[in-house]
Amino acid sequence: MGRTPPHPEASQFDLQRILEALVDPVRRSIITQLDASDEDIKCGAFDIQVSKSTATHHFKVLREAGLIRQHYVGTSRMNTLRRAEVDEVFPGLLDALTTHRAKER
Amino acid sequence: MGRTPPHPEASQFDLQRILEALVDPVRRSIITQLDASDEDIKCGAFDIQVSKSTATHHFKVLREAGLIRQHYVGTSRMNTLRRAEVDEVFPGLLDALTTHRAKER
DNA sequence: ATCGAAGTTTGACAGCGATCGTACTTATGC
DNA sequence: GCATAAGTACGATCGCTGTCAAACTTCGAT
Repeated sequence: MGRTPPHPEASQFDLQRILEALVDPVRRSIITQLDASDEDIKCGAFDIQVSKSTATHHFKVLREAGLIRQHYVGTSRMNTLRRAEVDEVFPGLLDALTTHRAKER
Repeated sequence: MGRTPPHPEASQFDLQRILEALVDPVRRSIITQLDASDEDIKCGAFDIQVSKSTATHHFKVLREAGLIRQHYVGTSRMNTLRRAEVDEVFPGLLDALTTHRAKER
């Protein structure tokens, strides 16, 4: 294992894929938590109520859609929001979801 | 039949509902076609490759999410995009989907 | 009054995806 | 080396949703 998993380039971002990733509340919560943090967050440190195997699945979906970047630090996998790249391809999309009004709804 | 179906008010818009509506390609196509048109479009006039009953289902999902408004004109049901209202509650969301770059992806 | 056009409703079906437990892998620390 | 911690991989379920056909409703036109 251990190696860096595959990430799509920004030029390959697909709207359908990204929306499918964002429609799940757990995944959207992950995005929101990343957006609110100044630092990378390791998989186990998120506030989500699902099992580890389910969490792995969600991170994979987010990564393959291009929304997050993952790299290993020891046995932990760190997650970064690919804000700038997503914003460039789909301007306004993440803002619409991370706005206060959006989070309350 | 004939009467105007129920529509949620803008104050009741729910992000989860709206994303679930927008994640389907057929429904997103309906939104895109409405956005590109200056006038209301009747259900039968959309360029979508699904049966009538499936189309009815999609319009219902869009309407109940608050994305479109529907009213009868004769036997036809006219559809309007609730642009301003959606923009006010979730600014940038529809723009992100109706942009040229988004449509090409 | 009849017919056709436009949608709706209902029921059925198929496929996908979120979920979990279990077993496995990899790295760190003692 | 061994135990533990952090994730991953693999099946198996199970519910949801997109799809359609068929029967029905409503309105408009003839």
